[in-house]
Amino acid sequence: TVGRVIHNNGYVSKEVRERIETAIATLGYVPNQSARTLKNNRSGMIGCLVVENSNGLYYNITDAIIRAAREKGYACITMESQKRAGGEAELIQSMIGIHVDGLVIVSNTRITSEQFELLRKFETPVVAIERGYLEQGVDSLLVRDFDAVRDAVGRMAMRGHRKIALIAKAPEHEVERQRLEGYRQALADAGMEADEALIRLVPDYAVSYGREAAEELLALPVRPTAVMAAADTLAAGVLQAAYARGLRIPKEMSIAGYDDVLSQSLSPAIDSVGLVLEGIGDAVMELLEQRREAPDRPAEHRDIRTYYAERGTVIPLW
Amino acid sequence: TVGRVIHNNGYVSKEVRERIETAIATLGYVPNQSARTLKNNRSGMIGCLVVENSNGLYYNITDAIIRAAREKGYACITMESQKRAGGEAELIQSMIGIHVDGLVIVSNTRITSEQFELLRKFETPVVAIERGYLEQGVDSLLVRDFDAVRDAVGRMAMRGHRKIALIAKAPEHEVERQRLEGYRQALADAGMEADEALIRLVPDYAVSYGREAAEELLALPVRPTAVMAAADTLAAGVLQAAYARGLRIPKEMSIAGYDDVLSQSLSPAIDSVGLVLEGIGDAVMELLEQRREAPDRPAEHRDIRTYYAERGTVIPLW
DNA sequence: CTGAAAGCGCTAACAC
DNA sequence: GTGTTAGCGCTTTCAG
Repeated sequence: TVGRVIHNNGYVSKEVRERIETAIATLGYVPNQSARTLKNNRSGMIGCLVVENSNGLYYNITDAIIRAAREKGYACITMESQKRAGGEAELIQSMIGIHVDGLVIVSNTRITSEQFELLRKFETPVVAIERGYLEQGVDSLLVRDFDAVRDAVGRMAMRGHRKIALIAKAPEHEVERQRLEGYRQALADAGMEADEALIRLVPDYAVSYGREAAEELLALPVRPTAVMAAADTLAAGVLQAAYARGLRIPKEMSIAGYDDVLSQSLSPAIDSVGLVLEGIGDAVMELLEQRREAPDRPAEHRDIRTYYAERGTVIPLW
Repeated sequence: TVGRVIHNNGYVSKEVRERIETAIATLGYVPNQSARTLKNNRSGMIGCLVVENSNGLYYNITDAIIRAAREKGYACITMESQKRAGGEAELIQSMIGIHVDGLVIVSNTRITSEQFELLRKFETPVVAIERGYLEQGVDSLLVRDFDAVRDAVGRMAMRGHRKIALIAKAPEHEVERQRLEGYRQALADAGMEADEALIRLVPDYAVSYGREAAEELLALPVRPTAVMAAADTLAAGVLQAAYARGLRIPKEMSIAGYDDVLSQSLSPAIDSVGLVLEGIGDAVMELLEQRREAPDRPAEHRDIRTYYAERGTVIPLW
């Protein structure tokens, strides 16, 4: 009978219902989630697998997921995979043991097909963000990095820039390749040829790499008039190098960043490409839901849209 | 018998043990965590209650906790309390329902004594970070903001600065009060009196507030020679104002920030006070453990140490 | 050394 | 309308 009032179904007389409700309140009764999970095969938890941070962006994404999940009554359980170590297998096992109702894989984790196999076996819906596991038939939310960089660099070209440098992470995953190719494409669009001397590929997104790359660029006999940084952290390094040299931005050099996570805080605040985070939490929940209902439908891939935040650091050359 | 091999206790013949182990591997058996929790009253989960972000710092803290928890075999379940709404009650109920083995409260949430009551009833160990709930007898990890700001401002005074401005968030919680008082104390230490015109209290940690405050300071008939910003975001705003005016940092004005989360990325990279995050995850786990073993011991309060990152933006006045 | 069984708290189906 | 009960998967104790 108590069950009936808690679940609000079945007939319970008003009087008894009230008596039970006051009892619940005074005793401070809280239902035991584990018992529920055991019974229902639904834990009310969403797993979130992220790579050990580097970029503040991932936090914003996890945030969005946590919030959307909560809205739908789910709690979020976050695990971090060490960037170098691997060890994803263990985390996935934990997630399965916890019986998460959905697993969100944020960014470049290295999940093997065995692990996807296991997840499938336990009927755990999975959504990948930023990195698609296409061959695994995993639903995903992907960023059109290629288009975003192409557009950003295109804006520079449109403003008359011809010597446009790129500072980006050396391609390791698809993301980085896309950004690099977007840059090349933008140049091609403008009928220019890429000058390899203006392309600086760095090992990581550390600010210091951006600074070093910029120092090299600024030391060139003919300096670039614009720099596209494939991450705000790299752009921050460029600004440091420029500041040290007394080079005024944007008057003496245009610049744009990527991620829009640091760019408003820099001096000056710079143009940057950002992800439209609004709605991504909901999209994730929606995909998980769909996958639960129809485990065998073909994988769905949605775009995470980008925006270009204009802050006046890409100016016409003339 | 299967149980015995999984838990590695009791006697099992070699042959049977092997047979079971291969079965586990080939079948892809993963123990059901909910059933375990139900039986053992230990969920293997740590709850993490954070306030909806503003400051990248909290992420670093959650990170540290997630990592330390994992190391001890715990998973972390993160919930965000909306900054304005309240709604902590519901989150705490969820945490209790999940049967978390410990709850970490990061920063300024508004937990009421009723909720602490409930947590106590369910014997959930609690640790508060950054904000202490002293009256509730909750273990905590606290930052000595007073000392840290006093020290930072003291460094400015020691370098001959007399007109030292402060930009800080208007006191709402203890943290902000401490930072403000640390500033006043440092001036007193140096035998100076605070000039209220040099103290700018802003409503929030937004970069724009820092910028506006700095613009006011720079417009004063006699400009400050040094600015202490009670957050890196505010310092970022100061740098923007300075950059717009062509004021060179640190040559024409010294500056230091707080949190050391943005400061390395700014132009120039600035001095900043940071938290020693190393070991805080372990400290949290240790306090939770202790509290579980001895629920009635008096509350323990530990310090989170701070460091001063010197990057050359506080220079001698002469 | 190994099998059997009770019971954790909840839900849903079934009896009254 | 309301009480009763089986069983989710695991652990642990007790028999064999």
